[in-house]
Amino acid sequence: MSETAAVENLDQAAAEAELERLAGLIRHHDQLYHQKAAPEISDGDYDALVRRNQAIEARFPDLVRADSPSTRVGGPVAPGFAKVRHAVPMLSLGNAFGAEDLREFFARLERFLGKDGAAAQEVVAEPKIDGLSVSLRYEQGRFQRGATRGDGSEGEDITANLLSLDQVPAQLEGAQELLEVRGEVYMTKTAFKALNERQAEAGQKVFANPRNAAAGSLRQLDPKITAARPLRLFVYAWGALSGPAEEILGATQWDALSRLAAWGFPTNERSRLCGGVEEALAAYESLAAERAALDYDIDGVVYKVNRLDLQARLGFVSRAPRWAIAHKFPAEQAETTLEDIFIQVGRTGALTPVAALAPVTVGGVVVSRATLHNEDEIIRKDIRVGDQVVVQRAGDVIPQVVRVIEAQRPADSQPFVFPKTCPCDLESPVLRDAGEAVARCSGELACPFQQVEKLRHFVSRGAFDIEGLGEKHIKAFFDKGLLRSADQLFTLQARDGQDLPPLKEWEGWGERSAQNLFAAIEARRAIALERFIYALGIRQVGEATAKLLARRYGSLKAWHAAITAATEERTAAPEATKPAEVGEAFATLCDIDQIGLSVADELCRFFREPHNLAVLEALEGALEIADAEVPKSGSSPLAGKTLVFTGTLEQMTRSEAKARAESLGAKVAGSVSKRTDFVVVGADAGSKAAKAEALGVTVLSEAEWLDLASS
DNA sequence: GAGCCTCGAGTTCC
DNA sequence: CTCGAGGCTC
Repeated sequence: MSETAAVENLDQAAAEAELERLAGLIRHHDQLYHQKAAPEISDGDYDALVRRNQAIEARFPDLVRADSPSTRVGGPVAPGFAKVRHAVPMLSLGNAFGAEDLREFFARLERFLGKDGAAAQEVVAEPKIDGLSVSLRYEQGRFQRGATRGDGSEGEDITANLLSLDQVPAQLEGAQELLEVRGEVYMTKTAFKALNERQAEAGQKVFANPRNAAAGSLRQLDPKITAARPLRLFVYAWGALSGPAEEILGATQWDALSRLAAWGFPTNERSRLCGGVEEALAAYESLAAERAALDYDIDGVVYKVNRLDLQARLGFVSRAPRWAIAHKFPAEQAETTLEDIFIQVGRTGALTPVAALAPVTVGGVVVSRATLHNEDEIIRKDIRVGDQVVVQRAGDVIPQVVRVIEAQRPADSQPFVFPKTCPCDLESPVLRDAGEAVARCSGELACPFQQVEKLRHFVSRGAFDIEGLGEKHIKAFFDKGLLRSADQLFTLQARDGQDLPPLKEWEGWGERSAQNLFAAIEARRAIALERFIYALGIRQVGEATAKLLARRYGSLKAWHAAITAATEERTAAPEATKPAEVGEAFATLCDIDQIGLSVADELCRFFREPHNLAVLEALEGALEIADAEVPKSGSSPLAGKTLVFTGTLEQMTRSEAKARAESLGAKVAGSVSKRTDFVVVGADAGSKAAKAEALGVTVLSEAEWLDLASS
């Protein structure tokens, strides 16, 4: 592998090897530079290695290594913890807020699995510990690394701190090659009270609740402080394993828990095996009754389908498993005064009313604001300034106004009048489309609030992910005229000190923070196409749609050309209501699964605006936008094909079959047309099978389909 | 045409 | 996390 091999020519395997090589090289040079102050190569050569690494990672986001140098760039100087990419993402859970939701969950298992649905009714009920999720990685039975959950795919390396918990075994008895266990770190209520007393005596800050105390303790940069804090652990799940879960952990969740306990991990003794929804509800009631007496906080119960093979079949919906759900205890509520209602402007111009509340403690946190969503919500709940209101934290996180206590309403109170103009200086009129819930500022690109929000979106985590550039700084740069559009971000350093004093001389900035910011921006000149599209902030185009477009078109050039063509057609036919009436390019765009008329129109609207095109062009010139990995065709004979299922399938249900087909890169359609590649015919097939024959579409039996799917 | 499901866009506090 | 809207399925 040579230094010069073009990134575009790398295949998956070569890229993986190259990333490994670069990680080693960069680590080697980092050590020489930082620890021995004796670099072997020039800064320029070093930067070239780092940029090559970034370019490959941008092109193959799935291959980014846990120890990727890009997560450590500026490593030793950067404050805080190193980033760790989880080999298997740490997922979130769907929520059930009552018995009804829970019954629906059990019914869904039944629906999804068909004849095996009954077997899935056996679940493990585990107390949901209110702490911090962590992942512990063991190699050959030795504890190697511990990480926080972070955003689910990337957390922080807290190995040293976790080592200080005596409940974290350093060495396991049964030495698996690779075992990643997941659990919750928490602090007992007793220990929390004692800690707060000590803190108060020492004149240090006291914590609001055990969860915050645990979080604060775990995130100490000095592991000695963590060691002095009485943290505890419960283990309940796993991530990456060196072999099939069934072999390593057993056939069921229940077996897995006891296997984990046998290896020396603390598991919760209140977990119960339940034979169905009624037993699950009973487990919930009994935990709710026990809750106050427990020495640790729990915020609900988690139910998991017991059989691991069924878990695997159920799979995931976006980021939550279909085989588990959290049943939350009712949220704690509090009363307070609603002192004011103010209006916030989002990046799309949406005006959101926000309540300013007299600060009140809810669920251990002081709350002073809560979103009111929109005008209708205020009318529906008849919320007025000056009211006493009941607030709670939805899912124990986001504060919300539940209702008004009308008996305590001041005699002179007036209904809230939604503003007719944007709160920005331009006072643009507020528009609200018929049938729409949101009111929008009509100022569009001129509204300064929208511009700042667009920039914030551009640097946000899912987009360019530029660290150290928060709202405050963006607003300051914007107000001084330094940063008015996204492309100007990449000329910030070159323009530094030209018209204004250099950044390092600004208040709150220094040599290092300015350098760090410029480095963070430079590091993102190489970017994946999907992030780039998402960053543009086109309405209706979020992360999922951006990814879809990137994978569909592959390159920036192809995407740009396709949307340009569609835009021209749309501009010529603004009145058309059917994609086909607009033109071929536009119709092709609408043909993409998940893209309808409305999303296509937003893409065109963006491409019609000269200002957007100018920014787009400037960005394209300043950046290296990596081609997207087009779904590996050839790996499955079903990749890129369109399938239709008809009749009753014996081995799996319709939705299961659909999920399976899609995971192999196929598209599942509802009706047979000449563009259908295969029709899978189950028992009692009706007209679709006949139509397939008539059109000459290949017909597959269920067995043939399973064969194809597993090859 | 109705009902599901997914996605986008909004927000809070640490 | 929640809501509303868009898109797909039946």
